[in-house]
Amino acid sequence: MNEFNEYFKSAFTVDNVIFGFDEGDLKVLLIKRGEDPHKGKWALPGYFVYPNEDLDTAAKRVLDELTGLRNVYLEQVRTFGAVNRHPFGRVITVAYFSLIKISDYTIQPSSIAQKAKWHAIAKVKELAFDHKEILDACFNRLKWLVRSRPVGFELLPPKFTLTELQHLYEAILEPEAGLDKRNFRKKILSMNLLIDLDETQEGVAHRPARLYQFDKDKYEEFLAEGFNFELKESKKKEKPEHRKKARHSFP
Amino acid sequence: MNEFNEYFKSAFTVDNVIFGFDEGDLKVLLIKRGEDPHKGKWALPGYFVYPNEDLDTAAKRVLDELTGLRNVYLEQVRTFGAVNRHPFGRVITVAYFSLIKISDYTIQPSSIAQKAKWHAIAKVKELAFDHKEILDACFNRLKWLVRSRPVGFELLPPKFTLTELQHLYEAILEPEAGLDKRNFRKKILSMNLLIDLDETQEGVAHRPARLYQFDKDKYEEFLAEGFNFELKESKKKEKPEHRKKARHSFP
DNA sequence: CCCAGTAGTGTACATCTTACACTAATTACC
DNA sequence: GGTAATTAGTGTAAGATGTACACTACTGGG
Repeated sequence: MNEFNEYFKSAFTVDNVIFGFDEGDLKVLLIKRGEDPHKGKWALPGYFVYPNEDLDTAAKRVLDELTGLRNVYLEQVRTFGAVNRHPFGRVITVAYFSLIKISDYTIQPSSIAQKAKWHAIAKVKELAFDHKEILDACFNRLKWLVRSRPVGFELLPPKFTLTELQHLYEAILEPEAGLDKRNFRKKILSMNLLIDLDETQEGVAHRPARLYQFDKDKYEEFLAEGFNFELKESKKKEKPEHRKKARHSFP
Repeated sequence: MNEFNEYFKSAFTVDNVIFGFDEGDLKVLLIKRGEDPHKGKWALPGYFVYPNEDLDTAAKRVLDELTGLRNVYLEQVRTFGAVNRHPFGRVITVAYFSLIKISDYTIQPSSIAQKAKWHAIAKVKELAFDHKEILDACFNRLKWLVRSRPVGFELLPPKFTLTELQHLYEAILEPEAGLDKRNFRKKILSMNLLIDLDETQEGVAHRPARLYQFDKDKYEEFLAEGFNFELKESKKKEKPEHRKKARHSFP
């Protein structure tokens, strides 16, 4: 076994990309690093995995330790292992991501993190290590996820309006033209996933909107069956020539 | 930096899941391990990552060294890091997968691998380490991939018949009832991805089928645009009650 | 020449997608 | 109290796509 010893000299970490939705913006939770390397820079909440803990366990623990978030469902996205991504040596990191309702959680940064704060996705330009690349990869995963699962469940407060839900989809999918209001509502309502609460907004300076909540049971039924939750832009881009005849999905 | 030394004691490997299609069967390339642990067992071709090489590079190198396959496009799938998955210590493995035309490559097992052989997916029951779990994860990825990309490209010989292509799809998607021949052809042909070679099979004891090849340029155009290549079974299963009204895809 | 075996083809109906514009309810302000 | 501002809410028609379904066309072998 001696011949293998040279291989047992690397370290690995987990990095968590936590998405939230608030005030019409899609946000990501970042910490300000309190130790080197990259002390003082914004980074994803991530840290070393203990030798005796599984990856998923480590991701949860690290998230809790750095931000105080607990009981968050984390999903593995991809592993980043460029040779020089960490100045201390060979460090591979496994990226996890999650969606949460910002209002459900309170953030308590630890000593390693000077602060933890939600940042609007669009404004995040530079992060420590290769964390911007990791964030981008997770954002792409989210875009994919939103088409195959009713993500609103995880991101919106218990009661919400259809317009809020639509804004969420627009924030994630970033369609140039936004989504068509009537088509969006038709589609969402036809899925029978929403419960009409027969209540309306209060304190808004315009016609108040009806409030809805997700039907958790239906949601789980649908998840079990697996389904397709595609959303398309309200205004079609010009189709490239060859598309006019070509079809893009299979019977 | 001393405080971190305890973390730099793990190792990581890559494991490759290479799918091929041959004689109507979907196959996976396995090696018979020539060294401990699990000497003599079938396993995925995988090995340690060098300290100074990137993950993708390592996956390619390891595949080459163990099986003689080169110039294979490998895609990262997921990382497996259960604490006790390797008897020598903490070893995390990054799983890669690929699709190749079996006939395009010759296999040359190295000393580490006693042999390398294609195995029909359905018959693979037990593998070294947690490799069965890794294989299953990659197979799921393949099922997903087949719906979003014309994978026939990667798996079939340059000239093929529509029936062969259909069998490939059926092998991957494993629909209970097979796919409807007319609908399959209609769909495939309407994508303008195939070039009709105006040739037919020879030496078959029945009406010979036309031969086609993939149109590489069109394929790349389509890839760049991103498209949806869904296939459905020819016979619908009974719909669960709530589906009768609910729709499963979004406008 | 006929049998066995696979290749190849079209249509009608149902469902889903898309584009599109006006009325309704509320508050703020004058 | 009227009106302006602002967002909520609603339906329909045309086109594209998906699905079910059964027969004829070639070829080699006997």
